[in-house]
Amino acid sequence: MARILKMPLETTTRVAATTAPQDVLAEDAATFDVLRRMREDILCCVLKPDQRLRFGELRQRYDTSVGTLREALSHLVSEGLARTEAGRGFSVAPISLADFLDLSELRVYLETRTLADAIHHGTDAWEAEIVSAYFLLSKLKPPRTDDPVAVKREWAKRHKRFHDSLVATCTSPWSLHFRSELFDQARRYHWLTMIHARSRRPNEHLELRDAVLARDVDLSCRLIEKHIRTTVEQAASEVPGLTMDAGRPGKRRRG
Amino acid sequence: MARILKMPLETTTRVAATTAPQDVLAEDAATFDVLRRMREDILCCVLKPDQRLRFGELRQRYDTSVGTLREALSHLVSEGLARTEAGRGFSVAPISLADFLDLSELRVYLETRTLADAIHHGTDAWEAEIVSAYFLLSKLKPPRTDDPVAVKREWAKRHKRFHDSLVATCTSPWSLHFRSELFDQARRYHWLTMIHARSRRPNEHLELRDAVLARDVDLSCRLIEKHIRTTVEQAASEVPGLTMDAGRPGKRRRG
DNA sequence: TGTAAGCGAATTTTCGAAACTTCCCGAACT
DNA sequence: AGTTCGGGAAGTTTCGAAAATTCGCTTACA
Repeated sequence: MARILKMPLETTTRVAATTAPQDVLAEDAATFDVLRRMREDILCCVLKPDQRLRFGELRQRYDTSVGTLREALSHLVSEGLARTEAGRGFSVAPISLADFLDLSELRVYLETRTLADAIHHGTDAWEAEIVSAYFLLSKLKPPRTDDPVAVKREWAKRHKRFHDSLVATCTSPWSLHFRSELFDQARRYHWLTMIHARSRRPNEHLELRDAVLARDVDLSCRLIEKHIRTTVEQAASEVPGLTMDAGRPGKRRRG
Repeated sequence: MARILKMPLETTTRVAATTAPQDVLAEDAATFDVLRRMREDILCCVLKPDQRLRFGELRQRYDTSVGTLREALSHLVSEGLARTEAGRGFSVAPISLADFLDLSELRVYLETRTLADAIHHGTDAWEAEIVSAYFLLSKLKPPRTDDPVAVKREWAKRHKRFHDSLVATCTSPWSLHFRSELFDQARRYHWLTMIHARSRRPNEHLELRDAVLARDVDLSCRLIEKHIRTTVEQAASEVPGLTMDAGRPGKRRRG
């Protein structure tokens, strides 16, 4: 059996976060709340790629001031979920197959790296959280095209929690930070895939869970790699309009 | 330790740089200027690690409003150069040896990955820029402790330009993005090392330049890896007070 | 008919002040 | 002596409006 390190319970979920980069703006009440809601709206394509983000509409939608919006938008820009051009305001970051391929390649490295390290430093509490997160995920079937949005959102939430639980004991704050950013980026494409999904996939999460709990580093890494690559292939073949170019109609010409 | 997985870089097909993540907030005039100046001040430890960033002082120093400052600070937080706690405002991100070790490990991967890809896609213009950047760097000797700050800053600027030129033709926008963020993080530690440097190092940049221009991927990667690790070792042994913990001295009273 | 300039509306950017929270210090009480 | 409570100051967060800029439409002209 795998060797279980005895650690104080306190260090279960929070991993040696000594000098970790700060993923989140801090629970700054209003700003943080707006940021979270906007991020979710971009990830779930309520705010569509390349869509212009005017302050007038945003102010109405999120019921807040321009200053607060500006701060949240500024944060989204550094996460790569929004863009800004001097004098032209903000817009949702574009998507493209090239982008998805690129970020997925990096994801393969970061997910395997963090997962291997997490398995190495796994604890009982870590295993328990994985079991719990998988249980919650498995209670919902992967959503289909005609499922209501609320169901899709809940599934996406549990899906994220499961994957986060796998790497929770990784000891590299920077790896976790970048992994998290890329995972969120990928969520946009996952959402599109979910919307248009025709094919069904076998339960890769169960395999992954068992491999991780068995502390099989090689198998776990191979599974997560395959998991990522399969998703890319599925998106490439089943999401209409996901082309190699940025999908941005260069210059608007009249007519 | 931490063996580098040799990945098929070719799989990153021709990625048009169209969908690159936006490193920069955009040349938003005021905000961007303040952001750049603050970042430089943090990198060069004018604003010291863990230092509290009060709006009163900042407003005076950068001659701008709270709103603008807030936006710049918010951006620095997502870059990992600042922190914020609800209701307690902002502060400069702490430093520690653990942090430097962690980010350097990731840097080794990202620098080698981007460098290998850049060499594969190198052009004449790319080579020319490397030659030019190296020339400018070599005109200044690595600064010593007693050199004026302006000299140190200029050297740091040229040093960054040289390293940026090496990877300029890399086709992976996300890899470049994260490489850039980590390079800036490392600059804080480089600055500290420069301040306290006792030992001198051989001219690693010349070796690196020649290996890259010779399109020798393996040698180039080995050299950049050694370059990074040597810097870490030098900082660990020569920078006083750079310990493994977060180095956060609980309470700080102004004096 | 095509091009360029000009004007008005819409939008973004910047700012200073009001509202709110936290922190510090002294006084009263156990 | 130590602890708790309260008042005041310092600092942060949020907001709406003023200033600056861009965009689209109309008009003038070759």
